[in-house]
Amino acid sequence: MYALVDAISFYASAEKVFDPSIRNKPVVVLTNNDGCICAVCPIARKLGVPKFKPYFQIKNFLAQHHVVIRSSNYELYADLSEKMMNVVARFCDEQYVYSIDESFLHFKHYQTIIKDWHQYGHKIRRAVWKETRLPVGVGFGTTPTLAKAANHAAKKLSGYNGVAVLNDETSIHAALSRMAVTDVWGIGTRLGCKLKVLGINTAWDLAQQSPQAMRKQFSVLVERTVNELNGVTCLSWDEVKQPKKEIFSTRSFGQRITSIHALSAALTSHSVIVGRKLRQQNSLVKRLHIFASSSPHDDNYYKKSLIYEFPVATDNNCQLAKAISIVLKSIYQPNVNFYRCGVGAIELVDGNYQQPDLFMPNKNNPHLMNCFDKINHRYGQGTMQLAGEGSSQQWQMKRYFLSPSFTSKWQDIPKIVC
DNA sequence: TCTGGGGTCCTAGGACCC
DNA sequence: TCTGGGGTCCTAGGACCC
Repeated sequence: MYALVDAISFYASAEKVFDPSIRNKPVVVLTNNDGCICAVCPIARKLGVPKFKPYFQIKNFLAQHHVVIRSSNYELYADLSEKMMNVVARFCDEQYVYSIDESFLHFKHYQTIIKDWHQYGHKIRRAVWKETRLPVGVGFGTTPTLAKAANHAAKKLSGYNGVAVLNDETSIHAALSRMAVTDVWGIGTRLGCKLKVLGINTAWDLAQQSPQAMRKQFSVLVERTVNELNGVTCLSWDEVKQPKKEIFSTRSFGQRITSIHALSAALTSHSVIVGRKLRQQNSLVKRLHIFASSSPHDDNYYKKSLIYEFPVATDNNCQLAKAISIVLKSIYQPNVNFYRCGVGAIELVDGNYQQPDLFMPNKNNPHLMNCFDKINHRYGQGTMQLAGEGSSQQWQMKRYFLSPSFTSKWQDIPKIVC
């Protein structure tokens, strides 16, 4: 049995945790630079606020309906996410954190112990709510795709009340026949359109297809999805939690930048983020993709990207930053209004099997980076920086509606007034 | 006045090589 | 009459997810 535990409109709910005054109000959260809407709480959803619409296009509508607006507060979300994941982890010995607000659980040895999955799901929900004040949905299924579908049912379909269990023909039919085919994990709008032409409208319709035919017509991925919807596990636990094959950090700037120093600082910061993520999954990077561009909405769209290949794969921030300094001059162009930039590790190797260079001393110092990570995890990302990241905040993102960092800054700790 | 997210994976097609 | 390989690497863009 698999479970997917997923917070209900996580960013919006996180904003409500330390601010009870907005708990019963419609709340939306904006993406970086306050660009688009990226989270809509259930109350705001009822008003018809769409996800991923540019903010400026819907500003007036939000004002009319007194919707509370927040900029993305990643420091807060990352912290609450960790707390939530820790609570969930107590309920199963195998957890895989799939994204900031979702984790899969694999109940390999629990089949005989847990008699009532519904009850168990509610137990998880209650514990998370009690300890973090975050609402979650819990979906159980015999495959990861069914667990994902169950989670959708738990949160979006009436009658489930936050927990759904899909473990037999009846329960699977009941939920899937009420779900659009595009609500299935892995079926997006494009595939959805093509499936519609074939008369496949609901998730249940898709489950009824022959896997072989789906493979022939579409891809091996759709075949796998059909099998999974029928309780045939194709995504083994090891596959679900495989390390990432690419790791990117990219961001648009709050203000356009034109100086090479600002671009250098921004790229260096991205390389530090990539470094951290590499170390988290015990990977090393062999090739690094480094890029910067003006806005695609601009007249003279400029973009430039380069690949830097390391002689010996690394996860060391200093070496990543060095790569940036080497390619910087080839990417930078005077008179370009840079709008975004980023760094991507595109060829990764397993940290356990590093191929060293016979003629070069190993410059990787795991202890240094280990210490770096520990300090930043404890005192907040950015506490310890590379000098190359700079102290100027000129290129930092716009966050006009930022809530306090309740959990990660001393001066922002909530005060209880008696 | 102007504003338009970020991350991961996959594939088609071109360039190049033998 | 007409036809003409196969592999690797790179890049851009598509698709999907949150």
